[in-house]
Amino acid sequence: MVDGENAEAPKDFETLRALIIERRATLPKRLAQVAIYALDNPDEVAFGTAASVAQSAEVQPSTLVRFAQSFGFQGFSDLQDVFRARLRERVPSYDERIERMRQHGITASRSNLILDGFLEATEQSVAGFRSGADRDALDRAVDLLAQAHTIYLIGLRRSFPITSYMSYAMGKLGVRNILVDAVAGMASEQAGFIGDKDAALAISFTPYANETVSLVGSAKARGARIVSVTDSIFSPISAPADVLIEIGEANFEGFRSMAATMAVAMALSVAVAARRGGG
Amino acid sequence: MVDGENAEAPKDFETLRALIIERRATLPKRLAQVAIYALDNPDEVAFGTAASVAQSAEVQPSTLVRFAQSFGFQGFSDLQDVFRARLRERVPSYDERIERMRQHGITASRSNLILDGFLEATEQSVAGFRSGADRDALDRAVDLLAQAHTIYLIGLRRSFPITSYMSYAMGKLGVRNILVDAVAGMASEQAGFIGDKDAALAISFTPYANETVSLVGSAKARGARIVSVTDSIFSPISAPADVLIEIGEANFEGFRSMAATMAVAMALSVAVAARRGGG
DNA sequence: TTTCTGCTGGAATATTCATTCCATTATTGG
DNA sequence: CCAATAATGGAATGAATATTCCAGCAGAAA
Repeated sequence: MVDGENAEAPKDFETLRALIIERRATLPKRLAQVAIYALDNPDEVAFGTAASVAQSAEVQPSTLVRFAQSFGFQGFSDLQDVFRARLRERVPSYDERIERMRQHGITASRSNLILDGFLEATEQSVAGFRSGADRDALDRAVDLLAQAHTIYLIGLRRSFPITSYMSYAMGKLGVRNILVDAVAGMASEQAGFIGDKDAALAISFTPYANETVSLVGSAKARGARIVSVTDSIFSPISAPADVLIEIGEANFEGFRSMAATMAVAMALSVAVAARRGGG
Repeated sequence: MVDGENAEAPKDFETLRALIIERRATLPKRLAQVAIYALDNPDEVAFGTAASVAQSAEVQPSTLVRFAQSFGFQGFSDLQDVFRARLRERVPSYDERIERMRQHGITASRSNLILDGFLEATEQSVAGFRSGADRDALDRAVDLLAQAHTIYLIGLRRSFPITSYMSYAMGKLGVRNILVDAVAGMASEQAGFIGDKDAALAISFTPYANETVSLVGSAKARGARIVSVTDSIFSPISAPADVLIEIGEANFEGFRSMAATMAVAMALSVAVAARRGGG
């Protein structure tokens, strides 16, 4: 095996794509055939086995291996990883970023790499939510909240920034709300006044804060309607919810982006105000 | 093998998802664990091997097979096919995304139009910041904050969600910080202990809260270093700043997106922790 | 408490799969 | 036209993977 080629194996799909296009003209017949097929059917390459891809592309499995090796990969499997990563839409980790940078010969400080990671996670969260969001659920949530006498905002720990923003925005917009902020351990007292004319907006992500869960439970028991914003249908605040808004945020180095959640929070605040204002 | 079960194996992801949700409550412990993992991490299930998925979900590979069979599949591989099919359908191509947007736009409710507005503002903010950010300033900010004994987080009103998030994150990461939250009007008392070994991170946007401005002033007077995150060089917290991070957020209906600011906040928290941790 | 049923973990097995190897076929240069 | 080199097809190999099986265990019923 020629180790010299190994170094140049692209790690991200765009680089690989560019390289394939660049070298396609100089490739032998069967390899060119693979090149065309791979770029035309990236999903097949990502999901298929060497045998199945070979059959679709009308070459031998061994040709696929050679193709991969001619681009510096160790075998077909390594090449396939790049095609899969593209579909996965995963934010590259800090280590992968460094590796990619090294390949491109550029340098950035560690701080800036981290920043880029979070910016990318933000973009991915928004893009993902845009295509996968339950648009109808948002409408129902706005309906429900607009009809409530008072909106109780429940969100602790990492969700607290969201609810505190909503409290600020709703206050500005004249929407009656109570921010359950658990200052001085008074959360249950704050939520104790909730009634059947009211609604609770609960926000919680893994690992779900116990207090949020129990607050939602008691709000439900007191007859309030519940809107839950959470990350899973199996979240403990999903079951008691009248309306469920599911948000799968991308994360970087274990820290969840909150961009999509924040956008939803803003939209809810403004839409509820508009609905109430005779919109 | 019981053929009776084979007939009910769902062929599309949505049906499978619904079935899993429906039956989860009656599922044995480990199988329920798989159910939660699978729906929360569909991408992993689609791409991984039985062994890798099992490890992530903290079960045995055989449990995965049992799980699949309990839903009428022949084995894990068949179940995986459904998860892969889902990814094939959800092509994240840009053109399709725009097309889908346009289709949504026609029939979208008012609430969803508002949501789209905020999502767009988020993307615009991030894109704008990405190209125009002062990368060097970020490095200097991290340096400065990493050297501080205690970091005072100053941000009121709409900036409070950001500082409260940073306080949460830094707390988790073991970075000594004080959130100046002005509860009970105690802001100046909280900030009164700041000294020349400390640093203040101030966040403020138009219209700049008076209290934030004066807090920054007194922190400066007491010898603390200042990092300001704001929207303009002419902001009242720009002048006293040792490091200035300028963020021009896009806004929708008068509400500024906070996505870029949030990403910077997360990056600062993590980068400072990393620097301190001997990175 | 005892028995029984069903769940779970982990090793053993069988299958699928990527890769390698080599004989054969095409292509290029003299 | 011939020799030399590269490319190709396809079978053989070895690794990785899913699946099966069984013993041990936990929880429910008697």
